[in-house]
Amino acid sequence: MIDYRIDRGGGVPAYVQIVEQTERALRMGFLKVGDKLPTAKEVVAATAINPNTVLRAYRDLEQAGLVELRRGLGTFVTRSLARPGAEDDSPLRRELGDWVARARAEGLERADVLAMVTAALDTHDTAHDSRAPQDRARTKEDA
Amino acid sequence: MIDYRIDRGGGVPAYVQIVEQTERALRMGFLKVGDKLPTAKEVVAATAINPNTVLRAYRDLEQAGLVELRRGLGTFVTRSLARPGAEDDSPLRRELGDWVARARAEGLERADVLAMVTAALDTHDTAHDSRAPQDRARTKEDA
Amino acid sequence: MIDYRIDRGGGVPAYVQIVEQTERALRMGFLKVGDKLPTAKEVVAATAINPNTVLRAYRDLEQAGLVELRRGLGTFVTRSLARPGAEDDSPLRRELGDWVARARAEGLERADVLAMVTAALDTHDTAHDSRAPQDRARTKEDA
Amino acid sequence: MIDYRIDRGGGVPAYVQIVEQTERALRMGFLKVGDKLPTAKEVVAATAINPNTVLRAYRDLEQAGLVELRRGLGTFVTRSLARPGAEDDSPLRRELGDWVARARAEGLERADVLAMVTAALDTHDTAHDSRAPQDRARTKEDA
DNA sequence: GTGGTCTAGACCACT
DNA sequence: GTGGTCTAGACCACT
Repeated sequence: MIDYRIDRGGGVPAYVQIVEQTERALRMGFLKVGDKLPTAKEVVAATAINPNTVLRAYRDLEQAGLVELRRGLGTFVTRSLARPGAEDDSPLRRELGDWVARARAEGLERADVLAMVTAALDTHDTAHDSRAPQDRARTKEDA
Repeated sequence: MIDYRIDRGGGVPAYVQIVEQTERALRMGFLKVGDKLPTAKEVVAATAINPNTVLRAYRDLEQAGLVELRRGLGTFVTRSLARPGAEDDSPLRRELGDWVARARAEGLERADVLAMVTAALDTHDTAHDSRAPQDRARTKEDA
Repeated sequence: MIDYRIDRGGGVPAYVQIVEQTERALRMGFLKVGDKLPTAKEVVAATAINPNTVLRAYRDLEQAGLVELRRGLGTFVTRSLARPGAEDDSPLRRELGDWVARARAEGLERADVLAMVTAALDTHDTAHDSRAPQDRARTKEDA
Repeated sequence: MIDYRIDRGGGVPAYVQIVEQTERALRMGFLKVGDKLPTAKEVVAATAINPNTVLRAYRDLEQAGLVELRRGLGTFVTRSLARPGAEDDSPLRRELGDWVARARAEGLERADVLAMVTAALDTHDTAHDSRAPQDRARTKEDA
């Protein structure tokens, strides 16, 4: 069962956080087709957000074609976003684990790691002319 | 000069995106103490958001002690968040660049990469009892 | 400006009625790209439903790619559903107008007309093997 | 035997769809006094909705004076809504069939046809000052 | 002033 | 007991 963590006061709406965390779990294969999401009540108990907010997020996920809300039954995953390369035992994942361990050991914070990865993605995608590199801030120095 | 990218319709407020992208640039050393942020007018020209929204973000950054708004002059970086390990020529950064290139070559999307990194951070931090692992979704299977 | 009519107590949710009426106006060309939908406040004044309910409908329309909600500005049509054959001066439309006039003159109610059209669509689509004839009730006699 | 089609996820409650489809069949004369509605069990088998939902709809139809629930026997039509002009071989119906065939041949979708008919009804009823034109969206341009 | 989020609570639909 | 709609009202984001 996925376990949502809501960061209040970070400016990102709670329902967006639920949607993003769910999509992340789908990409990682932590959630599979047929899996049940926690009920609104369970999320409320764990996060202290309002059930309506949970349902708002679930509705968004439904419209994205990822889950199905069944009245009286619950909310179920209907589509996977799992990626071959992201598997538990893939070399890619093992190497990333090593890299993260070293980064943390060198004193880098979670936010530093995320900043580095975002920058690395920007650099790579810019160099390879990839489309739609959204959520990106570049500096002229990149040019 | 930092070049903000605003993703409208993603649910994350525009001012939050500016704050986050600025902090990321500070962590990466793309922005240094004394650097000037773009004027509200420049950001407006580049992103089509309202100048008040830009100023709202700059005020947040000022309250965080990262920049200073000097009336008539502009907004200037007053504090760095740069990290030793995150330098341009650090092994950590070079290795990450390689890893990202391979991940992309294997067909992983930007969102897949970010999901993997978030999961790797969660796994590492959980194993090492690190504090405040915000913005995280775990599954019971992690336990 | 479109003028919504909400039928409370008919069992159909108010936000669904707004969505359907908007889509109908788009198909008929009554609403064109760039047109502004009434503000939530205006709809509230005209229909006595809650602004949140209006926004819920507008959000649905946005996710369907038909309108864009611009904070501080309003809600605007971004895509047309207008059909060539449905134009104001098309023969099809003129003939339908005549037919409706005769049907009403013969004492048929609005609901009778709608029932007849639905049945005619079912009969035609079944005979021509058309796909996805949703919202249809057939009788075995059709077979 | 009437054959209900339930559109889940369209926002309209399942029991409302059953009621509407039944009324439509009554108006068209597809269902006549004395006819038996399918048992809840049969509807369940055909539509995968819960028997209680079917019974809820039948109870609504009973309260509207259209059917009678006889325990152990089934649900039977007690009142017709059939209209003289809506008969199978009426000119009105034949002409409508032709019109629908042409509309479909010109590429209009089911929803386009329904939108056109609704608009034609609105136009006619507005011009002739008819009562209670519910479920209608008009534009100022109509005036 | 416009839309956007969130809450608390009522009541409904469905299993 | 599950999700679904709607409300009233507070507060926020954006123009």
